[in-house]
Amino acid sequence: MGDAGTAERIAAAALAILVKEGAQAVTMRRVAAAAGVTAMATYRHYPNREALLRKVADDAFAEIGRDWGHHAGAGDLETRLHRLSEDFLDFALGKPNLYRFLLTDRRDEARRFPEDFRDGSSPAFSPVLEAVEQAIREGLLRPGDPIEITLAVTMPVVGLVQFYLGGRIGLSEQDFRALCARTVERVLDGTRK
Amino acid sequence: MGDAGTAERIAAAALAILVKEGAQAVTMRRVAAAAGVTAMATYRHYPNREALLRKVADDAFAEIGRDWGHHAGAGDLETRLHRLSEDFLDFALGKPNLYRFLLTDRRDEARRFPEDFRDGSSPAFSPVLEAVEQAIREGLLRPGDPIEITLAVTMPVVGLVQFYLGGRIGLSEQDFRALCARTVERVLDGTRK
DNA sequence: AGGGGTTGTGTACAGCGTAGACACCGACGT
DNA sequence: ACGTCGGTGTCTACGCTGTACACAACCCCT
Repeated sequence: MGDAGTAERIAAAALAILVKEGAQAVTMRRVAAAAGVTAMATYRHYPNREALLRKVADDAFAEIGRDWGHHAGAGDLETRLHRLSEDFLDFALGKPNLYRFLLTDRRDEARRFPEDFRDGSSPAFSPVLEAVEQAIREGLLRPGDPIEITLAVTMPVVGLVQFYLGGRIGLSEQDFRALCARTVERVLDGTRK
Repeated sequence: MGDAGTAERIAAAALAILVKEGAQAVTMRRVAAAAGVTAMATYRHYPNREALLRKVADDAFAEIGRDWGHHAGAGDLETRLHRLSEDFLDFALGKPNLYRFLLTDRRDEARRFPEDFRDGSSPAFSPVLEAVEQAIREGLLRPGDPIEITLAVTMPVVGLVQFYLGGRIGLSEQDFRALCARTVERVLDGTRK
């Protein structure tokens, strides 16, 4: 079938622009030029811009799923949660445009909660869920819906990252990471007396 | 100065479109038409689209500051936090486009943390901060940095809202609000045994 | 009455997503 | 060998966008 390389070159070019400059910078003309074809050639491989971006998102998600959470199996609850939180922050702060694109832009297709969270198809959430389930079994955490407990542990970081990437938190990356860690700690311990 | 009405008509038209269809639908031509002028007339009042949107954001922020948090002074900690959380969700779920525009889109100008949070210029945050400070004084919450404690209480809701508005949580609004309430509860009580 | 700043219009340009017509090129049946 | 045919790419064009620029209408002050 000719090449099949072209479609992937286009997707790779789109990803590169997306990572560097954000989704709004991914124009069909720029992607095509970066891939070495004309704008309209792109439409032989993707019906429209949205489909191209969806392909990029799916690929990126798949790759993240391959990379993440595999080296976080050992250690106590605290260590594991910190490591997972660090992974998440590495990604969010290291590739903020990709993070926003994958995790915070509106995406109508995939309802992911609670079904997708339960079955492990969420690479960022599932390892935390596993750690939480294990901690509940071991009696380290109070009993309760593991998914909701995992939400309570993870959502603060999501919220903080959103504000940080939105330019609303004037801390160095290091200080921000420490703030995240303290916040997770607070959630685990509770704030009530 | 002629009118000064025109500039406000333009801003009002922009706000209306923004609330109904989101920031990307706010085009200079549409705004101008809705305000009853030509596109270029808009540029007599705002140097460019970004400035117009900033004006809309500032106005909306100011109005929120006037409306919020004033009726949440009474009751115990739990009641107050719930009321504030409800206010926040009313806004976020009632005007999702405006919420996204004001709170989650990148905005380079205003670093808001921690300075602006401290001095009360954040209408959503400050009432919670007050409630937390009072609760610490009364011994209801453990001592600690009130700002960080407030972050720990509020950020989970921010994270949840972000996922909800991003189409990643398949719950009815009612169920989602209940989930938020339970999550705040969990943060107050802690998840650790 | 006349000049000048303020506010509006009309036109134009580059860049966007993408529809549609056309060109190339290898595989195939005859 | 030749015609045809599907897949891939190009060229052109349309309607949209933000906005630069030239011009016109108006109000106010002298």
